[in-house]
Amino acid sequence: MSISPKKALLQEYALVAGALASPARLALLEQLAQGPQRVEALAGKTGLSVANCSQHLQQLRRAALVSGHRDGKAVIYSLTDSTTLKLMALLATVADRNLAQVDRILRGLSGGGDLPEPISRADLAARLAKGSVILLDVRPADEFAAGHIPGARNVAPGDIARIAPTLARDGEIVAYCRGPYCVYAHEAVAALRVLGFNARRLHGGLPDWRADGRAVQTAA
Amino acid sequence: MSISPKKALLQEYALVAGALASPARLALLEQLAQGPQRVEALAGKTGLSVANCSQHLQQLRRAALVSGHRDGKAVIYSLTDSTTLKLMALLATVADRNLAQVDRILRGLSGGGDLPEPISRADLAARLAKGSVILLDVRPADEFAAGHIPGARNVAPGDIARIAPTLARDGEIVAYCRGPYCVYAHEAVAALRVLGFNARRLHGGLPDWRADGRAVQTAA
DNA sequence: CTAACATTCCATCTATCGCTTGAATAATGA
DNA sequence: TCATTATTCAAGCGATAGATGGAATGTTAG
Repeated sequence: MSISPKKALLQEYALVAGALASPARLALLEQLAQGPQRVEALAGKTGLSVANCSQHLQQLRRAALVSGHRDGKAVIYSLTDSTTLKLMALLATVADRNLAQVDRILRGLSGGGDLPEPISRADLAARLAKGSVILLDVRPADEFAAGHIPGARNVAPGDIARIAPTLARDGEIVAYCRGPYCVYAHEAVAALRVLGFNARRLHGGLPDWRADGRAVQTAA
Repeated sequence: MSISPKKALLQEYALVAGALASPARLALLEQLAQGPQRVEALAGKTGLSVANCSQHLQQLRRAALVSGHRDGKAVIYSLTDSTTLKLMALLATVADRNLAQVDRILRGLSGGGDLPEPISRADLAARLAKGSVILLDVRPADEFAAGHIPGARNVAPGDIARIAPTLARDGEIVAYCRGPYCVYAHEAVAALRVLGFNARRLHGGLPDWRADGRAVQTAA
């Protein structure tokens, strides 16, 4: 005897949601949003054991959020499509808007001050065209090399204070990182504002910029 | 010692996703999308025990997807905002597009034939204005009474075959129900197509129609 | 104040999830 | 063919989530 179609459907939807319901898997998805990668690389970046990482990836694959194919002896995983990205962004939106706990965490990062509104990607593109903004890419160097917004300067997350003196004090600074789950840009903006700079975050990260169809520059 | 902000953030996002990761809670959200309701009513509609239903609702509340307030001796629950609705719809989109299992279930509902593309809400509004479409609301009578698209005719899910002879055979028929998780409209369209009618589903359900800001008619 | 009712809390059991360890599989290169 | 490397599988464990029934809380009506 088969269960009702209604129940079966809900079960499938719950499967997808369940795949998102683990910090480890969200971290993996965020990494994959930066680009396709192999299991070992993902394990290293997220701090998971390789076996554990593989299991999480398979759960994501069962939910059809990611897909993998063999390339030589490695298996390359990537996001199935850009809808997955949208789903992650919306999840973050709901949490940011409604969960007091999230607000507290983000405010903590910004040093207790008010959070400046993030700049939209369209606005940033316009400002970049006019050259009226300094753009910082606050991600690890390898991710920067794999693709970044043209005109961005790569700064390691911990190096903000060190390079701050080289920044023009009168211009506006925009920082971006991986996406809505990433705290690097939050931290960078907080650090810069403490130092008296006029800094804001970009809304979304490089994956969203790319999904918009905007230009991405790779290392020479 | 506090854990890293990064981990804390992901944990909160996972909390929201986890709240969606249960068929019972998805069913509750779908019911709540029809309108605010009290615990006992929700328990009845979803077939859960009252105590169990209450616990699920509190989990949804912890994730800030729903909120509740006391009204007399009852507690009325409702969706926190329309973003919750969007999140549910996107979840269904990802699952529908990517999960073979979902496709099989929906095809089973439609009698194995091809699935006609759902009509968009904007298109339906235009067609309704011209009067060139028959609109069926395939939800229980009480939900129809609580609000429906103007011009819709309420038909109980099992009554399609009975009322079919009263429908014009040459016009196009559009059926809608609760939303992306609801199978009533799928079933209705399948039944009508077997009978030779030109029937399609509406994209989304009444909650989405309402969220668009379109007119909703309540029982006199 | 007391009775009736809606909801929530609590204790309990069971099932499932996530992580670890060690072995198995698949592709490459000598 | 055999050794090497990347990934996956399988078993075991501790922790956690879901369901149930009964007690406790809070609110209204008499």
